[in-house]
Amino acid sequence: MPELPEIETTKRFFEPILCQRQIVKMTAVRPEIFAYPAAEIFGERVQAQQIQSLGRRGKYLLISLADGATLILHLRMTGRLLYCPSATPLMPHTHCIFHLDDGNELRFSDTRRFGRLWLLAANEEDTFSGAQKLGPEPFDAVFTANHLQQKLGQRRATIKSALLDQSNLAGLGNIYADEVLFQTGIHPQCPTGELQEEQWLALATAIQEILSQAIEDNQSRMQDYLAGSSGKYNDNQRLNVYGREKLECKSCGAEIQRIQVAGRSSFFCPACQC
DNA sequence: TTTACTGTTCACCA
DNA sequence: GTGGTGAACAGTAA
Repeated sequence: MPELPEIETTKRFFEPILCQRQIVKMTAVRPEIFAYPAAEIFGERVQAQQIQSLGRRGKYLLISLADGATLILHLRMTGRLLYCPSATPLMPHTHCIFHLDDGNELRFSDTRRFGRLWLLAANEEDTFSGAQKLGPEPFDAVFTANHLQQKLGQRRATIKSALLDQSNLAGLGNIYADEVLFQTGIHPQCPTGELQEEQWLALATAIQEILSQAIEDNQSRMQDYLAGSSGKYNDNQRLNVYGREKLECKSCGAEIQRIQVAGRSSFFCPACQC
């Protein structure tokens, strides 16, 4: 569900709210979502810690604590955070509650329970969360068309699976991968080895454009979602191809098709993308 | 009742 | 080693 833009928006929304707040106590409603360390130790280590800053790496949200520890959160498919007064009734599927020193709570809820939390002590190497395997951030200086071409230009994998592989590039998921391929006119099943230099250039540009546009669009719509007043944040209106099977291509009018690539639904325009 | 699902990891096979 | 497929995780909704 959440890809890079949604995590970035979450980070920006919670940053001013959570910074300098102290975690008075943590309640682990469902211990199995704590990937490392176990829930009980996790709770002991975050207790009485002040939140220093928020960060993001790919689809991971990072919360830095005063003792140098980092709380890492991955929302996976259906995870969400909620900040609310402690008297607010619990949403269904609330698995973890951070009680804060301002009388509010930061709650993690996740219908499908795929989301995970990790806590790394200061200077502890992250061999747990998978974040160390991530490729460059799309907005990092090292992320360029040349980077993509060097890394993927000699491979046989389909471009769709390559874009979803977080070790090539961090943060792209199924929805925005389809949007990027639509904007660049590249078929999702095109082998990466067949792409021309100008296509790599177009891809790198489209990735940055589409992700930054999505972050901008999210700013307003996600406020309600994150504040708990809206159950959904998806707005498929702004998507050009994802989820539009059998509808007209917004560019040429042809019928959008849906196929499976890399085990995922992939939407594309057979006329615009080859 | 059945099927699909926006993330990730792993086993298995070509 | 590369890369595709399917399963698993668990719950909901169409």
